[in-house]
Amino acid sequence: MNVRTRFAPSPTGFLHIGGARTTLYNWLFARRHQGVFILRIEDTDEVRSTEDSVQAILDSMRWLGLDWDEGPVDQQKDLGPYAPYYQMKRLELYQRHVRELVQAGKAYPCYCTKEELDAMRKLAMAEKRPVRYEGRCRDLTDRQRSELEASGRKPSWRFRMPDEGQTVVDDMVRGRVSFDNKLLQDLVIQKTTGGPTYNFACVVDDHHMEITHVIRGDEHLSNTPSQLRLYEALGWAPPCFAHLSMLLGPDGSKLSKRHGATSVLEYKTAGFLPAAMRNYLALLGWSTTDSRQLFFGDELIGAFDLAGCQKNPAVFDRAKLEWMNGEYLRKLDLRELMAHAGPFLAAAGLSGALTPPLERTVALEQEKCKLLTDVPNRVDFFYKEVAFAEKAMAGVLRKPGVKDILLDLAGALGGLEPFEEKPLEGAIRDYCGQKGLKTSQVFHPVRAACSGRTEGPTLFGMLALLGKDKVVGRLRAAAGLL
RNA sequence: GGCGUGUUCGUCUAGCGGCCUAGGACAUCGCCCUCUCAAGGCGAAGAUCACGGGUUCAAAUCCCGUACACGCCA
Repeated sequence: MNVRTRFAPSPTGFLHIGGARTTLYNWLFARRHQGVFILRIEDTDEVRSTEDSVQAILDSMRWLGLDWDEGPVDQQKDLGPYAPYYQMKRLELYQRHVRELVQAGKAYPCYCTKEELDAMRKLAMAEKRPVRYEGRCRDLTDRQRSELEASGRKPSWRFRMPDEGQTVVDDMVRGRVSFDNKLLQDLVIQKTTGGPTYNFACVVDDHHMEITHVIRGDEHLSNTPSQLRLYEALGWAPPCFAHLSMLLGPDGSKLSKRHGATSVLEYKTAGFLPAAMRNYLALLGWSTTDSRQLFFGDELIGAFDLAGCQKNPAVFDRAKLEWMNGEYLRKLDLRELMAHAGPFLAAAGLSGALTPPLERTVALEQEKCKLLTDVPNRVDFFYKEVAFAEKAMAGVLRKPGVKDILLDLAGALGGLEPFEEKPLEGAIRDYCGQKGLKTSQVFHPVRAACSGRTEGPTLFGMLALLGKDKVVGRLRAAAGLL
């Protein structure tokens, strides 16, 4: 079977973490089976849908490296055999199928107003009956219909749901789930505005786009029996379904803004790598039987399997994501790292041909970075005025004897040739020996004086890169403050 | 309210009747390495497998019920 999956977001905001994971699974499944991954825009919510949201979603997907084979590249063109990929441009198609159902006696106009339906719902709740459309307009005569039309009412169109029997959803993640048809209500398939409802458009599009596997969030499981009835009524074979568990915040409620960053793009600006993001997201609700954590390159695609999906919801854990990002960052070769870190360095005012070269200082600190934002933070002291951290000043420099040590070394190192790692180490260790000082009594103040910090790169490598002028100058300057 | 789904260390999870005195990963703590910070290595702590019944020689694993959480109807 030629696998075709899709991601079908509503463009009513940015792409959030949960949606990104759903997309990722669809993408992985398609790639795993050499299938096709489609992007479709479900913009039938005319009030809340915006083109900005579409662009934000596309940007997020591009950043994550989730490329789609069909879908909205240029909404003016919308090329492709199943185009257009915006639902609002496919209204005719939905309306055609509504008419088809009406002609077959499987759908009918409903003239109930929103207020009437609300009232019925309230009544049902008060009487503790199931909340469900009672079929008031189900069997109106033509005459009653024309009267209602004449009174100015515009109908919505409802699908006549069968009353008897059961509908079984054979889900690839959750197994066989059955629903009583009695509890399914006559679904609105076309709104009074002429637009389709979500469940109807979804079925029509999935059919016409020849989707073979619908991989989506758990919240749609309860809609699936109704959709299955629609497939049946239209004479179409339904796709396979896989319902994914939801993503929760640390307090166990649905992941939302109050739990921190939920937009994919926020993770981009926070300095995460797309590959790490993909790896982490994949593991939220999916695992291999050996609980493997890291999948580099195409390994994720090779390993992905719907059978490994978890039924219960997962809590998003930023700490683990950060650990994983560090793993990916360390594995990058210097060129790749520079490419990824470039924008972050530039934002910190570090770009172009600097002395010492950025590649050299970045290389020195690569293994310690977890986030791309760490990169400028760890190397900026090479280039900027030394800013003394409180810990460095009070904890290291303002100690008896430090001033003399700094001054002595400024003198000694001023004549050192070549000013390189090994000779530097030799010279400074010799100085410790002559003065009878423990190495730590000297190393720490030198580091603090030259970087303003108590932590940083390996000392002699750092001094060598800094160069003689800066080292001597900084040693003197620091001594001057004491 | 009805229906549906879920419930294994703080978190992500392995587990599909005996290999489980429950394994791995993150986080936490300790030790080692060490010029600092990381990384790395080693180790510790951490889960009466939501609870209660059953089935079975044997249950985290199968069945029933309860509780709680979430979702859908909205």
